[in-house]
Amino acid sequence: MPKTKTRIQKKNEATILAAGLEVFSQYGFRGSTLDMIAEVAGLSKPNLLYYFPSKDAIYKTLLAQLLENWMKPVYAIDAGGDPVAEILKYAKLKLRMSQDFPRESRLFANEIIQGAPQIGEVLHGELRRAIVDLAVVVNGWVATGRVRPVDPYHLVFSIWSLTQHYADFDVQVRAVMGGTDPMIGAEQHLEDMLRQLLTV
Amino acid sequence: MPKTKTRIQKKNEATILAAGLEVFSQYGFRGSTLDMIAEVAGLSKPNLLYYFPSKDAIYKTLLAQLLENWMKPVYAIDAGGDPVAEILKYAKLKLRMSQDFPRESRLFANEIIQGAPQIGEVLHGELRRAIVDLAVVVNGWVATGRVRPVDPYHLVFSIWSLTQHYADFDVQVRAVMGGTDPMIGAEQHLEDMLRQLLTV
DNA sequence: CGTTCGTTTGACCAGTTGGTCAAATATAAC
DNA sequence: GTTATATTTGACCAACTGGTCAAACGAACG
Repeated sequence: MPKTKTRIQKKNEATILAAGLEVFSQYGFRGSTLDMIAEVAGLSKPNLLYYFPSKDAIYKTLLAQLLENWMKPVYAIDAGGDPVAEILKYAKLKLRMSQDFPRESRLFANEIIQGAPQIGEVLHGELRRAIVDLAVVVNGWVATGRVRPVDPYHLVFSIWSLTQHYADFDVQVRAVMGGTDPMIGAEQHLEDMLRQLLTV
Repeated sequence: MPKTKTRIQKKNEATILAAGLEVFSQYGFRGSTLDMIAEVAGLSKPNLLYYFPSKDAIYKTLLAQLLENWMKPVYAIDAGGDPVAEILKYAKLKLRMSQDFPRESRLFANEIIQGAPQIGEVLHGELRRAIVDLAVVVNGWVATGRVRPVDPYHLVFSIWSLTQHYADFDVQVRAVMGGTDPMIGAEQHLEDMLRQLLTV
């Protein structure tokens, strides 16, 4: 029988994960400390370690949650749908995720920049398989002339890089744009770019 | 009169900066230690601090060097040249910089993700001015019908994000592409994307 | 009210961290 | 070769780090 969690447990674990996300996403794993996370969470350090066995465990829990949500949109692409519409749907979803969960995006960025010590296997495994499958679909669209000839891998990188850029480089984007809200024009530009790239 | 540096000074300072770049670019400022840098440099920790007054000084020196090289290509854009050719020239230069100096790109990424504590002012100052000027040029091209209507800021973000993606997310890119060298198709895709986006 | 069990914390520990310093060792100058 | 100067390092320090633990606290339940 699975241990039933008390409401205090549920609340505090959530608080700790939120604090961990805040700190890890800014400073990476090595640059973050339990004291910082405890401070943000409003709990004492030993109390943190009452709910999670180690700093590592907090980090790994966050990454696992992240990857789950990260993968879902890829699988939602419908090979039978309209090519441009499907790609646009995926790209816009990704953009919205960057808007709504910038900390998760930065956590991921930190992990990758460090060489993906924790999620390297997922990248080579599940993620790679998903994108290889997607590439087959896109190549099919290309072969039947439904989209312009385009490299599926670099198409995906274009979408990933631009959408994540708004989250990861938020400070730079806002500095360059001054007072203008970046997200207002972002979706329009993304759609325009992909339509031009894909429409025959 | 400026103190003349001995050859040992020049050599060791260069060695330390190279080691610092290696370490800082992977772990960020907080996640890096003088011991790690000393190890990579093949020098003792006190010896590091003989050439640089502090960890902070090494980091700041690296960022200053980086920003100098980072800004140059922007100024090289010729408002009088052919619009598409000028943008392509800039984008390809950026791509080549990501290929040749991935550590510099990751160092920059780490600094921005952390909220740009060191270079925030440069972003709001010199960088912003340069991109505002560029935006005027691009808007001119749009107004005279020489390129498709495009938001200059988001155009720049597209170029920055994609080119830096190949450096910063190198591990992910290679994992997804398997054995294929990412850089082979990257330039072709970048050119194709920008031509489609800009050509009237 | 008292027992039980989940929760919280102060004190503590060993290893790491950025940085100092005096002494030892190279190198260069005369 | 001797002196002056530049370089290198072992030993050290205070603050920080991840983690432990026994004791204290709190709420629920009979």
